[in-house]
Amino acid sequence: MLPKKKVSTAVIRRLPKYYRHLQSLLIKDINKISSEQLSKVTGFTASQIRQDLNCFGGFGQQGYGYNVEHLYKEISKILGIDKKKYMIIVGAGNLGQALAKYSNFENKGFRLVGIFDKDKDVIGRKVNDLEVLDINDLSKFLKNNEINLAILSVSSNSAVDTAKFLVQNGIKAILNFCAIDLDMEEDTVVEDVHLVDSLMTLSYRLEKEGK
Amino acid sequence: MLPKKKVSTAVIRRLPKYYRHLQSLLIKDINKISSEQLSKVTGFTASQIRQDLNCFGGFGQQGYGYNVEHLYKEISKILGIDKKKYMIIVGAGNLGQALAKYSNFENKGFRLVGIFDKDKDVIGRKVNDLEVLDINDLSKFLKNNEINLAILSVSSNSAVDTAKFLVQNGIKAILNFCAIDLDMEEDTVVEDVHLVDSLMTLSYRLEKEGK
DNA sequence: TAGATTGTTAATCGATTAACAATC
DNA sequence: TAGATTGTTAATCGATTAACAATC
Repeated sequence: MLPKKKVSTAVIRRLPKYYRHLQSLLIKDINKISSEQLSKVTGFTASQIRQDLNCFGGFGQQGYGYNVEHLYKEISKILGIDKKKYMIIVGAGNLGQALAKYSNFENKGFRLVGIFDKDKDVIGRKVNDLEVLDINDLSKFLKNNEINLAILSVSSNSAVDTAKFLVQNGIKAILNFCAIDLDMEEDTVVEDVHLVDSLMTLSYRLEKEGK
Repeated sequence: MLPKKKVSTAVIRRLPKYYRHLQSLLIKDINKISSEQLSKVTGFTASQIRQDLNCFGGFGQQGYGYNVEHLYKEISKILGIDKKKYMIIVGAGNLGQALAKYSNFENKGFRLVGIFDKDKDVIGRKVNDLEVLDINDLSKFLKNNEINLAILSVSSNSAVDTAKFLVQNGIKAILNFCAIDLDMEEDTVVEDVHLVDSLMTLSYRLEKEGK
């Protein structure tokens, strides 16, 4: 199960896509798939798919292919989403509130259990069953609850300080929506969602590749 | 200016980060920077930075470094954000509305000029100065206005059809927030923001790298 | 068994890093 | 001029693709 040598980020980023397609196969009651067929739907080469999966173990059967349900479950284990993950949102502005209402998280094993802000006008407001809490109570909250992930959606200028504060209070994983780089300590993992960066990349590709 | 050979995606995705740091240098009135110094703040190696920039031309000066303002402007040209980009949001649910209110886009050269939905309850609602328009009027709107980019934030099950519709009506670049893969025609560029995928990657890294 | 398809090794390709000559 | 730092070529590293033996 545990990979012998460090698996590259490139591989990891493909896993959710496999997972997504396997899920839709499951729904369609398809219980067998070959790397060749998976290649067709994902756009990755069959060879790459087999290489990727074999970083974690032999999930297939020669001459047959992969059992969809088995592979699906194995990937969910690899991604660590077989156990529910508890998360909080820090920063209940427009984006934070929208993310709180975003139902896609919940049924993928990510359970939102808290949302925090420092703005007195926002604190106390109900967002999708959750009351926005005072960020001053966050420290206590984190002591009393086992939280795995934090979504950071505060303003850019308070992002670095807030991130530090989260880490000091035991948070080890941050999904960062702020347009700033958080260079954190070794044992903290950060995944960036830089919306403006994505738009810029898109803009480049529009001019160069498109047309 | 135009690169001789195709520049890799890896390079392109680093450009917004350079751009961001150069902007903050400009604000601090720093007008000179070496690849070595840029390496310190971005985390990329100095060698890589020089390689990246030289895909597009020699923007530096031997023995001196790079002029911050010049490099900043050149990168904005490369990214195509020296000219304002006009964009629309399709799908005015929670996420779509939050993105419409997200001010960071505007001052980076991305101007939101329309937001559309099919839901009668949402149509007509004001979101940040813009009235949510009926998606049935989108075709006409795109004929009368020069739109560069579309942000797709509809529900996953209508994503593919809506994307096709956008392309048929002349849209060439889509920022896709739907948890689905849009495999589009050659001349359309799509940038995916798969929030759940990011959470899954984070979950993996939390268990394997973190701690 | 014959056919299919994995798991895995080897070959290729591309991206990153190192080195240094060019030159400001 | 001497020192600094780019632009660029060469070396290395890592990731992808191809090939095929293993085996179901």
